[in-house]
Amino acid sequence: MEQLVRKAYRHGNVPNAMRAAARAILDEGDAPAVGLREMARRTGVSATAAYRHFASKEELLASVAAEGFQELSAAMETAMKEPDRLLGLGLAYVEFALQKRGLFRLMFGPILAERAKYPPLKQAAAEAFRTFRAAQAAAGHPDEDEHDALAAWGLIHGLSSLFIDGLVPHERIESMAKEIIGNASLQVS
Amino acid sequence: MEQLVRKAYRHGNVPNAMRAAARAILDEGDAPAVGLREMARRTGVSATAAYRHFASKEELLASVAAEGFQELSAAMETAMKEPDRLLGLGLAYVEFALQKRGLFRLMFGPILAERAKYPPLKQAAAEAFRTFRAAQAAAGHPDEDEHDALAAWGLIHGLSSLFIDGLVPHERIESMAKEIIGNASLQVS
DNA sequence: TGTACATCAGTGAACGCGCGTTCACTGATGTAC
DNA sequence: TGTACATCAGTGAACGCGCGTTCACTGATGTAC
Repeated sequence: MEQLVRKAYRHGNVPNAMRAAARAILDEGDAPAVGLREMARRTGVSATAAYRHFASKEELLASVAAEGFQELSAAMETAMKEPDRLLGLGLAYVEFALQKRGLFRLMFGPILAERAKYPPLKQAAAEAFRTFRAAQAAAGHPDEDEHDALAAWGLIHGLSSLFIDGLVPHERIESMAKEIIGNASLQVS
Repeated sequence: MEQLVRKAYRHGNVPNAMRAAARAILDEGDAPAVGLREMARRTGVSATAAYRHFASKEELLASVAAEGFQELSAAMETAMKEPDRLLGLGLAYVEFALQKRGLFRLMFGPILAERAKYPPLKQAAAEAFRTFRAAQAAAGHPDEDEHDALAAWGLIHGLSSLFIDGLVPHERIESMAKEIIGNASLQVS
């Protein structure tokens, strides 16, 4: 009994718990400041506990971003099972951004100064891009060139950015995304 | 003579000087932190001088963002004089983002928590969007609907974001932008 | 033209804050015998 | 099975820092007479 009530000396899963805290902070409000001490506070652990698992705050955030790219890859792969594959891909991307916007900003924005410094992050990002290209190819555009791929990515990424930054009123987002991506996927290829 | 050498008691243009400093800091490195004290330091003025001209740091930054939207409007209007107007518009937008990326991030990103709180900023942003729509209309798409407009904006904005966030290698940016926007402007309309 | 005075731009000290990181430590766990 | 010990996850105090904002102030400028 007592053991259950008494706080465990070993937390047991500090890395994951802190990553989760980081994501919560990132999603919250619009303040882009994600502090190590704040993560620790939410995790219920001392401010310095993270240093047993990460070399620095930046390395921790890099691992969060890597996690994000893996989840984006997974979401895109799932979307490939939709009947209209390119539409599914686009909507999955937009949905990911809307539902995990703090994470999305960390992955793509300037919070992390040098993505290239962290190999796991670099790999996860590269894998996500590969998935994106593969999804496009499987959707019936096997010979399309780099320009078309970048155009599609730009459109989807741009819509996502405008949405999460509040530049399009909230009620209209879903129907607009569907219609735009549905039409665009026919035309941009 | 002495008057010229001696530091002027009145700076004379603190608001503009601090706005300029803010922009310099925003463009620098990738750190999204733009501090009031740092601006003051660069302006050569005490940390509290800004409070004679702005109610808060946020209000100062809002005025910088408003300035940004005015400049974006001007750039788009100039671009309308190009032969291929939609291509000109898109390239002007991308160029603006690349050359003033800190400013671009301030205008569109989460640094400024509530854009709506500052009427001058709100107005400048609305004016920029009006210019964008007018430019599209003048380029020969007078009856296009909202969806098409948002698609074009999304594409241009997305490419800009991917470029300034370093997701496309630097050498390829210019030629890619030209080709993509050139082709897309024919198809997305 | 000269003087008195209100205005207001700029100052420097001080406030309380949260930050990232270091350090020497404590104490639970797992392993070797 | 029991004991000795190495390992290593977590702690709390402390570091130096930059931040936004307030306050009472100083002193140059512009205006009224």
